[in-house]
Amino acid sequence: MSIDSTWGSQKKIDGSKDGDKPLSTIEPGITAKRARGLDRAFEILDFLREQKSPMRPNEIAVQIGAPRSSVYELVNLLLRNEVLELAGADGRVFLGRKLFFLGAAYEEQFDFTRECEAALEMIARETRETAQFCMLDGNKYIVVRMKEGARPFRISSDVGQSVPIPWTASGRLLVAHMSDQEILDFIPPQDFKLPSGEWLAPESFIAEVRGAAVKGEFTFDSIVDSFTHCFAVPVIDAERRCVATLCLVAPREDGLANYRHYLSVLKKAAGELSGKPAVHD
Amino acid sequence: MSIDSTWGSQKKIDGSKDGDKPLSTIEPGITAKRARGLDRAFEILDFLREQKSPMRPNEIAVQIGAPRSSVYELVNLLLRNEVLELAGADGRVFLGRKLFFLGAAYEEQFDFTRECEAALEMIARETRETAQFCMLDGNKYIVVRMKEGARPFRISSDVGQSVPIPWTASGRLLVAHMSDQEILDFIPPQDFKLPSGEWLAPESFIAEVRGAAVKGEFTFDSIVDSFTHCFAVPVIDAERRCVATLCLVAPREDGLANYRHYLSVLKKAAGELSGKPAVHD
DNA sequence: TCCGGTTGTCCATTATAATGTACATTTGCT
DNA sequence: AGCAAATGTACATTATAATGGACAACCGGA
Repeated sequence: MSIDSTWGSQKKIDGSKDGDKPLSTIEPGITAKRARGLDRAFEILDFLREQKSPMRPNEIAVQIGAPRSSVYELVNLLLRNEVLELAGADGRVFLGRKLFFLGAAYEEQFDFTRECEAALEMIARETRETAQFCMLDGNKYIVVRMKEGARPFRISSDVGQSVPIPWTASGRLLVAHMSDQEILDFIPPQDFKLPSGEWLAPESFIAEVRGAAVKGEFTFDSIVDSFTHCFAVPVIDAERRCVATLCLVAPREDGLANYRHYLSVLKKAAGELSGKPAVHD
Repeated sequence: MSIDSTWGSQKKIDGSKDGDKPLSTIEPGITAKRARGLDRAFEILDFLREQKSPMRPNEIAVQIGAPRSSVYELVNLLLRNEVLELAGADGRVFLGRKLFFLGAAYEEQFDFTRECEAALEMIARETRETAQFCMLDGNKYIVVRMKEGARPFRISSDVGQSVPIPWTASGRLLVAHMSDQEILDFIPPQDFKLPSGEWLAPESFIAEVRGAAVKGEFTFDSIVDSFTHCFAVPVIDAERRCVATLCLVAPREDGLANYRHYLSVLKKAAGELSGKPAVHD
């Protein structure tokens, strides 16, 4: 089987729009590399997702640091395919219908959604806290679904928002299948800088990852705010990899008071989900 | 303002995977055109959506009639971007997470979903029939959401399935903003061939389109099966264009017996949705 | 076992896509 | 109004992406 040799090697995710802007030249004498259309295209799409609002092609070009002419051409191509749509005034564009349809097809195939919703429902009912279903998007952490608890306070991250992996409890679980080196290559260095300004030592992070993998859980006082405690447990696929997490965000006193109960509820829900997120046929 | 001149002209949708396969040469002496990577990429994605199951790159190449080497390269690029994912055994690939996230972002921006769900709920409650929310996907008709009625019988089309526009009641409404010529250019000629094998005269179709636009409704005995009557009404956006339809699929006797009632329920729901499917900010 | 069909890999060739640049047009300020 | 900045368009250049093929590995029957 040749998958491992070639397919595997290509699976490496490049940090995309993090450090590899089209700098004219890194070393003098080396001509600047041309970006590939497809990569640029998805860079544009991701950028629009982050912005959450329609933008002009020119604006996009400037902000992602890509040549204007290239962006205009790509935007037109994407419009033709209904991957982008004219939205708002002034020729602003945003994500298009095609993406909605493709996303729906993905969801149907790996339909964790339904079960996921039920799991969050259950957790929220049993704990009255805010429950989330999280995954990796490239080298970031992302909240896929959320069920607000009885007293919803300001949550660190909204659904669909990309957040550095080290900032989150779930992050410890989501990279557990990687080797130390892979983890270091995978997470952009600047993501170890916490919102407080402090730097988290990568070794400490990795130690937490290993610990979390053994216990099948990770909890800590949130790094992002100063008043919540976060609980995360892994959702495991058929190949025993952590493909997602269920997590709970609770006020600190509350979280500590119900520590064992909350964890057991999470684990029960995760157990029901685990093994499911696989292909239908 | 330059939007109209250039952006407008580019908005034309090419019939994509319908008649423009990479034929080696149309006229002898004209070199075969190379397909653009981006177009091929979305051709692959659309193909996977239709198949609804993971496929091998080679298989994809053969079926969409694209060079193998090209497909392999694109598939690898898409895997790198998590637009495709390895799924199933043997290096089969399917739509990836990235698409799910992008689709979710689209949905959040134009969130007809919530209101749409409510509308379908209401229709299903009032009529006990199967209700659908439909749109155009390129030059095809597609069911976006569906709420099965009290006695769900075999529905013509599943959610997410592409169907020729002329086969559907909604199709009459969805192309109403186009000129006669635009309609003819837009709909692939072979789509006027009905499932029965008969051909629908394009002029008749256009006449029905115009009639439907005036009345703000279209109903007929289904072309796809022999026992249902279909009702469709337009959902109008801020620019007074039909961007979607609400429709009802009922057993024929039943549909005729409640004709006025069903239509009024549909129109009430569509009225509440109309104007909504616009950008948030 | 052998053999045809399928699948994945590799590479040279050349059509063309991504880019830089210059120009045109609009917008927002003063 | 008048100017600067922002935005859209057009085009030539060249790095490279899409392609066709040749090869190797694998599979499923006779």
